Amino acid sequence: MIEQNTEERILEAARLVFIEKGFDGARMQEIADKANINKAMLHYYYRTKDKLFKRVFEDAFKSFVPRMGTILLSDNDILEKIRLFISNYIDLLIEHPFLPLFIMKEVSRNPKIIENIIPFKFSEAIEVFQVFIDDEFAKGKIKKVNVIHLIINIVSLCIFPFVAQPMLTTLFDIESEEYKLLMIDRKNEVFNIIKLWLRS
Amino acid sequence: MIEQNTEERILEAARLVFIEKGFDGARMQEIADKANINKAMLHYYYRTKDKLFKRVFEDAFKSFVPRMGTILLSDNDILEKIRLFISNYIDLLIEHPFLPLFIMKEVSRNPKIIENIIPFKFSEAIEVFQVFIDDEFAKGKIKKVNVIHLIINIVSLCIFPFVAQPMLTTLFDIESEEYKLLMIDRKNEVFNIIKLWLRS
DNA sequence: GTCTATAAGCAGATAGAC
DNA sequence: GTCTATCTGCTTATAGAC
Repeated sequence: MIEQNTEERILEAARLVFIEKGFDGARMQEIADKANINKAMLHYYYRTKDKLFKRVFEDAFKSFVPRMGTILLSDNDILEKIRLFISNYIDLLIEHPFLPLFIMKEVSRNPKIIENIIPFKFSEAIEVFQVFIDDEFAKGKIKKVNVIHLIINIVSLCIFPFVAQPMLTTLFDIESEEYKLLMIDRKNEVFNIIKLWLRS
Repeated sequence: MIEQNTEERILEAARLVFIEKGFDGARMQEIADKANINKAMLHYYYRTKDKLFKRVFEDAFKSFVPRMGTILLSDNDILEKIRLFISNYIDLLIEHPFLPLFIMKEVSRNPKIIENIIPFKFSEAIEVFQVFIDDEFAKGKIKKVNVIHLIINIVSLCIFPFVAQPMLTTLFDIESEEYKLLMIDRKNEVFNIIKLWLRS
């Protein structure tokens, strides 16, 4: 482990504990232990459990809802954009497999938590994307689709296997390493499914 | 509300509170209030929070992991089986939209919780299903697919929109009634996507 | 900045009267 | 079976010495 100052150590420990246990299940004592300090120090640096949690959640959320902009603005056609998105996103999730369930849990517990985090007007970005989709339809590259269904389909296929990982590995009786290989497979699988649908 | 005896009222109240808040977030006091009794009665009927929770979870899990058997044993061909599964499953989820996230949360908190609930050897059922899939492939009805990918794809498309509902309604800025209509749409959408993939 | 000790409040569980 | 009162332990948070 690289040397870190106390504040960074606390944040790193808080990330681990909050993402694994959620706000309700997390204990300040456990965070303190992981950071090799005592509880008093947590409050010295972050005042309350709630403030420390908000900091962790915001960082997590910003890394989780990816910059659609990057994809929208690239020069590729629609299918190549989608292919890149899926591949990058699944790579991100393989690195942080418990992030999605954490976000889902906490937004469900308190939907208002994301109100002031979203970096731009998301629904406007959606409309821009819909125009682009319609444009590609006009060029005959894909069939006519509703952008909301398109997004839901892509993220469902990418994210759900990670949200359900603890359940699916038990039901299918496979190890976590083998499951990871399945996820790598899915980069092609998912793109193929979306491509076939868009071209039908 | 129909008249119920105390034990049933407690169980009903516990379902509401546990499914909304999860084990860590649930309070015995809130369950008691919802059941119109005091905390002492909860312990009289169910001894501990843990036992009451286990009862709620088991019921929920059994209603959530649907009887694959029903589909396997029906006389329909593969695509009709899948169509029925998707349609019935999304109907179930529209009725109980918060069930999936509850299950995912709790299995993640304690994976062992499902060990003694699964009603049959799930992995054996998977193998039977794989044989059936291979059979349909041999008849030229569908392309060759891995049964695990097939199942993951179907359940991802069905379940994820409900797990992510609190987040997606905020991001897309749509009401819960409108979202419900989207979910009804999906019964055809999802089947269509799977069908196109299997026939490619 | 870092520590020990402790306050204050809450949640699960039980005792015991009726 | 049902209630009130209470115990016990845990959790967040703070006071105050160094």
